[in-house]
Amino acid sequence: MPYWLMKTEPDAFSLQDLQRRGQEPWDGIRNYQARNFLRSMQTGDEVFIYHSRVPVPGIVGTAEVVCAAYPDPTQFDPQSKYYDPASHPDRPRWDLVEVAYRRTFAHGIALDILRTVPEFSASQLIRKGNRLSILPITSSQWQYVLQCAG
DNA sequence: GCCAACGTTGGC
DNA sequence: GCCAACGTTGGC
Repeated sequence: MPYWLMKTEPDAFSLQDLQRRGQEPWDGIRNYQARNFLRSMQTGDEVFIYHSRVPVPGIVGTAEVVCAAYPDPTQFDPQSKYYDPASHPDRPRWDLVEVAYRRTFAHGIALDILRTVPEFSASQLIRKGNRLSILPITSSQWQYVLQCAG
């Protein structure tokens, strides 16, 4: 599966922040389904960046996986808000991937729009109560959004 | 800021 | 193994 969507709250870390940094370890994922998706990501996979908890949630741009999954160091750091005392270094529970900034869409694609698009009708993204922060994207979904984004 | 929906935890 | 309680996510 070469396409993914990753959510972020721009108040905490935005696509613009990623653009400034160039590349970033996507840490803090603490959900097993999302972690399993992380583990199946490969270098070169393409990623939609989605802004949540904003007035108009939606897809705002793209990134690329530049480093495959490895153990998220924040799980072992007692100072981190992502610290997981139940995880042990010999058997890490949580992973991260590193992503690099690729582009910012001239026109973001709002969740409201995605709800009306047949390509997304089966996507977990538009399901009520969906809390999955990383999810797979089909090639037709990827192409649809790129076309809309201009 | 509210709260529905969901995942996780822990008592039993 | 059930399920109530709790914490978190994320649209609104």
